Amino acid sequence: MNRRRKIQVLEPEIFNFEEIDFSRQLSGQELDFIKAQMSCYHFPGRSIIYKEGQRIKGVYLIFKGIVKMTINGSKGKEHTIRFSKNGDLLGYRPLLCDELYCSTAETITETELCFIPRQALDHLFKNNHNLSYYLLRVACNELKEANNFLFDISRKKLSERVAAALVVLYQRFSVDENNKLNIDLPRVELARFVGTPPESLIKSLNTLERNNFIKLDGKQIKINRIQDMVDFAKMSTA
Amino acid sequence: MNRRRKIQVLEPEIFNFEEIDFSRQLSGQELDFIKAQMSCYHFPGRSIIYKEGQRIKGVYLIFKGIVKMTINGSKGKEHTIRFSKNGDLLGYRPLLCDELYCSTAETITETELCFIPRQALDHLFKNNHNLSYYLLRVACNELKEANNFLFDISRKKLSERVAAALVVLYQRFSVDENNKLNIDLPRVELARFVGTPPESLIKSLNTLERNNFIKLDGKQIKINRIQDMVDFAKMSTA
DNA sequence: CGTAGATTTGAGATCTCTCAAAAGATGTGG
DNA sequence: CCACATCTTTTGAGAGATCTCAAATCTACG
Repeated sequence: MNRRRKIQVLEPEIFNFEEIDFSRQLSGQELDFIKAQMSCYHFPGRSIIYKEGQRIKGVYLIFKGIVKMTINGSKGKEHTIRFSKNGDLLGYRPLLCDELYCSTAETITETELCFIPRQALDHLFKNNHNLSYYLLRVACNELKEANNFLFDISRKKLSERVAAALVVLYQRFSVDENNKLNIDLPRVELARFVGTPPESLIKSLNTLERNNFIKLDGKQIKINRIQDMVDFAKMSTA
Repeated sequence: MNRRRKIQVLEPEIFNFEEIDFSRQLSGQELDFIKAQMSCYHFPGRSIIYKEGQRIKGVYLIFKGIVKMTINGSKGKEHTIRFSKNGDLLGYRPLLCDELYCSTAETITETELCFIPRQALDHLFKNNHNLSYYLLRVACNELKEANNFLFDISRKKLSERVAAALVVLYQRFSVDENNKLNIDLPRVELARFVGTPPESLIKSLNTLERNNFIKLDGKQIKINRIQDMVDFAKMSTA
């Protein structure tokens, strides 16, 4: 493995801003403006981008990789609230609410991202009215996802919650040609996302496999019939 | 009781728009513009404002009363996701996401509100750039609340979830001079908010009373030591 | 091959739900 | 003002789900 272990600085020029919804809201001039102010990085896997409680200095735009957002619980228990990927904007919510980071962002794969400092954003908000409206819609969608997931995870039996979590991962990261999930999480991580101990998670995965919704192949998870799983996940509340 | 049983039409003039954050974002001219387009109503308690699945025709601005937002579950089970009060704007999220209503809004007390049709809003959004930015911040705050509540309600023991629900009600509706909650919910309603059957809710309320966090007086709930309850609610995850 | 870490299994304890029934509150009509 | 019907709240017992803890198995890697 030739994996880089340190954070490296990258040039904004290497990124294709056309692919990213956020930057498509900007004029060519505005894009040049933030390009001049942003700093871009390559993070190796398992490295911290920012920590819960830190002051917000700007937002992060992900171009490549997967980032895990977690909240620290009691007894060092870690709760995962979301996995972010390319195109996602991290930290805009607490920035707009003028708060400290309320979660920790940690890469789980190699990640490329750009940091846009607060002042540059403020300038954009003042002059580009599309941008608030665009972000408003992004926030509304996140709000909806959060509300749904709240439901999925709070009023259901464990195996349904596990199914719901897998559905979310399926929708966000899709599967490869063998139906294998395109996000590779150890059991503990998946358990932290569902909000259950790993032992209980495993028992529920077995249940889902017995129902033929998924196929476990070592630590790989193959999604057989996504629609059935969606239906199953909705069981208690649908 | 001289309670009106029917929905009555009201004049926009009787409301004080100065008190409402939303309308403070508007110029005098814009305010006149929407006043001309809005319809205002008095709803008696226990009446439906809109139903899950209906097409969105605009938003509702609450001036007085308490509105319960629910989602229908299987076996006719009803899940309450939020209680709204004066100053709240209902339905802006699905409107901006261009979806159907994903919850039902039902008054639990007499309620006065104004309906603002979609076209009037669209017009405002086009011309008033404050408004998106304001709503963006509202959405971010709701997103934060939703995320917190997701936690409070999903990864905790029942009695902690009940405490968390009471904390939310305390923060939203406060208490009177006897520390009694300013929102009066039958046990079933409270249970629907926590996401547990009423029998289990009652047992948890008893636990909280034994811990001296609350005092049960018939169906009234008095909050004794709110900070202790906040701490207790954070137990498993804080 | 051996070690450390991850995953899995199983047993018992604990928590929450379900169901049935008792107790209390509310409202109506006589 | 009382008796009755209805609805809400409360209690208790038993079933079921999930968590905790300990131990077994598997995997990756030097």
